[in-house]
Amino acid sequence: MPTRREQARAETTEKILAAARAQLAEVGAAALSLRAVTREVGLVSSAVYRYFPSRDELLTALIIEAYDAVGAAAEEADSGDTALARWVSVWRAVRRWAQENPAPYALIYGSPVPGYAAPADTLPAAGRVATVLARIAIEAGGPVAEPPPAVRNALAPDLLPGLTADLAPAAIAAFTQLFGTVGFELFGQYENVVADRDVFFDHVARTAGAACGL
Amino acid sequence: MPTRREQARAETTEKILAAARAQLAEVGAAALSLRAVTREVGLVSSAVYRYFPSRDELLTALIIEAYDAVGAAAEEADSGDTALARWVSVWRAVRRWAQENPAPYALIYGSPVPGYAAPADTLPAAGRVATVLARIAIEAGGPVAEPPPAVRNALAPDLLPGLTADLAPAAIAAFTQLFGTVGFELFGQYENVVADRDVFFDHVARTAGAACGL
DNA sequence: TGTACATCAGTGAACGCGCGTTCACTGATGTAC
DNA sequence: TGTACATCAGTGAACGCGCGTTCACTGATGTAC
Repeated sequence: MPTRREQARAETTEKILAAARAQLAEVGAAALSLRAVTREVGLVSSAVYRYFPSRDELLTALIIEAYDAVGAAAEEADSGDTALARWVSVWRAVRRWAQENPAPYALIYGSPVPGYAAPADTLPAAGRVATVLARIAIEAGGPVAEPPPAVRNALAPDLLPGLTADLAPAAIAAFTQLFGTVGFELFGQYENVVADRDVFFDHVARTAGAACGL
Repeated sequence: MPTRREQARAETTEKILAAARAQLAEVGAAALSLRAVTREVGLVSSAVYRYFPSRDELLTALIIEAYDAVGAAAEEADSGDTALARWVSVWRAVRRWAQENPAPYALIYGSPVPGYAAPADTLPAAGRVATVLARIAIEAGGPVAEPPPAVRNALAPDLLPGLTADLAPAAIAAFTQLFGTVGFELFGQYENVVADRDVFFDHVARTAGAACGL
């Protein structure tokens, strides 16, 4: 059972993270300020150092949170009668999450924050969406265009059990296409180009799915 | 013939832009500081206002420069015996430009700079790469998988003369795939995923080209 | 060609602001006996 | 159950720094007559 201190610590940590999320949404990662965060929480600026040893550690916490949130959204959305239905559902969930959380999305899939180097802690959380997509394609086991021999060796080995060298290039290309499309839409590159974003997105999802044997 | 004043003005403007480019590469767009720029040029901080009315205008100039640079790189690379050769050459040129100019790349294709709204001035320059790619596909005129009827109406009309409703979705998806792949590589998402980036990139380029009828 | 005036690049001081981080401290909470 | 001590959250002042923008000014350059 947690002591009063432990409980208070957990609560304040959460308050700081909530304020940081709000800051992130308002001004972006590069301008995220510890002083503004503590001001919103009602603490004196130096107090944050009892919880996070530096601004970078706070950023890292936000990054892991974001990867976990989009990963969880993808995992939850993985349902449907056919592999293609599951696939499209996951794509849509990622897109919806990005639209509802543009600042965290930009934090993890946009340009890197200058002067900040992501520690290795973020890697496991970062892979969750890719894993969901790859698993659907693996389970479907449909036909995939055979990649040229050189390409089969271009990828890191043992990415995921069951992900064959035939399927992997298409899966990674699809994964890239997903975030490329979501990012382009979110960051304004489809302005005056794509009119009906929903329809176009679903089409891209299905086309990429087909390339992965769905 | 330019007066001494006009000449000096052009030279100083170029010096300011050069210093701004260096700043951008060092600290990123969000942290780009007018004072640091003028310091590097050897001017007093207020002098920059004789050349750019505000920090945002300077950013806009850098953005247009960047779009024009990558657009020019794409246009120059558009040569080869076959449509597919031209296509792959353009893809590679964009990737090379991004690798040599990561900060400008992030400025235009990364997360938007917080608090900065891109003015319409940037739109013509922004379309140059897409135009090069679309033109190659149009001239090739190869077979393209027919998109479902709903998708044919999902895009903005009159994107480019000759870009049919059949071809347009594949072209936009390819264009997205190009920048998605380049961005993922540049921003570290292929860490521990793609080993031989050159080979994988070319494969993606050819696959996207095939989808556009090359 | 020379003179009178207008233009405008660059100066330097100032305004008002914000930042991350350190440090000695107080006082509440927790723990060992 | 009570007491003595250790832990640690939060304070408030300070350090040293940087920022964008305004404004009255000087002095060189350009222009009209």
